[in-house]
Amino acid sequence: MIVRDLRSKIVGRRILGVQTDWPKYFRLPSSEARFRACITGKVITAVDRRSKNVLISLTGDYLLLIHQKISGRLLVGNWERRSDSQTPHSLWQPVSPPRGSTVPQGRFIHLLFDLDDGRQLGLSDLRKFAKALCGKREVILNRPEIRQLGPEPLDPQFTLARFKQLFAGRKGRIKQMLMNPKFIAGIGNIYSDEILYAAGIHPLSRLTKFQEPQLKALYRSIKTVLKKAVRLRGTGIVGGSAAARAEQGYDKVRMVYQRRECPRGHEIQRIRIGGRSARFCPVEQKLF
DNA sequence: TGCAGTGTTGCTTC
DNA sequence: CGAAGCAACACTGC
Repeated sequence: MIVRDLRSKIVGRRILGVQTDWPKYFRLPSSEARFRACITGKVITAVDRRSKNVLISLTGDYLLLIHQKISGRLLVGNWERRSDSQTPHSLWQPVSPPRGSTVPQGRFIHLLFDLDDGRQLGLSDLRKFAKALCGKREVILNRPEIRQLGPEPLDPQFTLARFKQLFAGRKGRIKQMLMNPKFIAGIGNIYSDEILYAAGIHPLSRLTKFQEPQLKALYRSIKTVLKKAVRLRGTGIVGGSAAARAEQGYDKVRMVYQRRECPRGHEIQRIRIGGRSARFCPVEQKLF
């Protein structure tokens, strides 16, 4: 769930309790009991985002950080313990809602926060890579995964001049740089492919070769692709059902990611860069 | 059927 | 220091 949706649903709510079937989520404090003690009874005062970290402000100057990683989705709804014993995906299943209302998505609920309005904040997370941290705001914000983050690409302060500065003295392939959160925050595999297609730049291009025209094209593409993605509420989860993906508008406008052909009919190529797969159009994306 | 592939980091090794 | 490789986990799709 997008942060702006989450904000409208959970700000002002008190957290009554925490349930999980995967205590490894709790990285700080690292024991389930201490995490529960840190969370319980506090009121949610704000929801923000830094890169892909969801930051939930709590009374008493505390912060709950949740990173959804690859397969996590934060949802608001109601879940109940499964009665069947055939241990499928998780211990919980969605409470069947009244006819006509929306079923909370997420078969893979592994973490639940009970809220004081009777609803729950649930983490659906097939691969269980997500993490949750609770602590004093200053402690959380000083952790390396937050402190070392690069600029937010949609921040108005992120100007072309600042973008150019990021290239100074750096080597490597552009695809890997775009996905490096210490370089720019919040660009993952899909959007890096889409940005590079929009800019007409080959993912293996070397940073040292970038001149003014490429820097400008890339900067503009970062802004336009990400703005469109936010407007269309993001992409669906990879591996999710087609129906679940269809609700995420960005799925309809992807140019290269998981497509056979680009919009001009050229066959998409796939290569591996730094352990990730990169999709691109070999005709329209030039190697620098 | 089996195995490559998967909105992401972060640790270890060289 | 940087880069590469891979682990965390479990399912989908070819």
